[in-house]
Amino acid sequence: MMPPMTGKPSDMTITAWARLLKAQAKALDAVEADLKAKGHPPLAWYDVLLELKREENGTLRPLELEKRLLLKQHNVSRLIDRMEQKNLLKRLPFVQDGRGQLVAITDQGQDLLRRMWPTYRASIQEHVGSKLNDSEMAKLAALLQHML
Amino acid sequence: MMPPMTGKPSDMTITAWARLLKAQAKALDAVEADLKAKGHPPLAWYDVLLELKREENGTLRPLELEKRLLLKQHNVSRLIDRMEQKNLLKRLPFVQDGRGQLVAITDQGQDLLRRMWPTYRASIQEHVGSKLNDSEMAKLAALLQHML
DNA sequence: TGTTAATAAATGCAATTGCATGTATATATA
DNA sequence: TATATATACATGCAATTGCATTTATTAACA
Repeated sequence: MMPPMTGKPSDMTITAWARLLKAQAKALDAVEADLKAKGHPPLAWYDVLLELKREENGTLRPLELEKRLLLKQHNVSRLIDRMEQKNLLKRLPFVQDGRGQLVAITDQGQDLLRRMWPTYRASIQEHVGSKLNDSEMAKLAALLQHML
Repeated sequence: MMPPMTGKPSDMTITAWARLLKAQAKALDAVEADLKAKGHPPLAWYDVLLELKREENGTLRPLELEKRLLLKQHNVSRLIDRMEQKNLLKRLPFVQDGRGQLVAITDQGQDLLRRMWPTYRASIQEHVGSKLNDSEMAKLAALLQHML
């Protein structure tokens, strides 16, 4: 019998992990609630639209969205379905590879992005920005960067 | 017309927020995958059992689980359903308040907790502990504490 | 005490997500 | 070139989650 695999985290690591889970969940729940309260769709929709908007031509392949947003393939497929139905984006053929496709943000998608931002921005400030000063925020950002 | 509510986060806050979402999602996905790969239930089950185990009498009210684990009431109710079906916990009447109840960890629940820990522990180490040294981990834990 | 409001938990139904598999196209290789 | 393998995306079905409402009980108070 082999002993169980044992990579043992320090107590501090366990504490940090627990807090990472809780702090993120708490802030995210609050942000999602704020968006919903203002009649906006979930944050994932904003994330998709922002990724598309930032591209030169406003398009990305589903595969790329999957990687950037850490979503599962089937969830990307269905998220695109829903957003396409609302005319926030549209699917285009991808000529370089017939298996793939391109997703393009529409004018309505750009408009939604603009309309969501004031709410989202205020929510980030309330639930994240107000908790730490800028120098602490820089430290937090740097530490989290090491996890990515 | 009033201008939109404007609490504007700094760029650093936005960066930290984006990284908080990504770092947590990445680590959590990896941990959940490790648990599943070893045939274990989701992390939420571990969380429930651990909260119960830490109590003197191994019991908590659903309401208390809801607060501690940041879950919605109906999800707690159904999570308890599923775990009770697996004999990991059982519902008991709460005599001080007939509307409430107590959830008690069972021997099987304690056993699962013990069996999951080596996998969970190694996973935390791999996906979190290995990314920062202990002094950085302490800083991260302290910063996250301010968000809670 | 009787009635109203509040709280704890459960539940029906819709939406989303997970999981496995399917379909089409591209790549590798014999 | 023919065949097998891999990749990109879609989809059927089950499990989970969200949302609104229901049920049971307690607290408030006229």
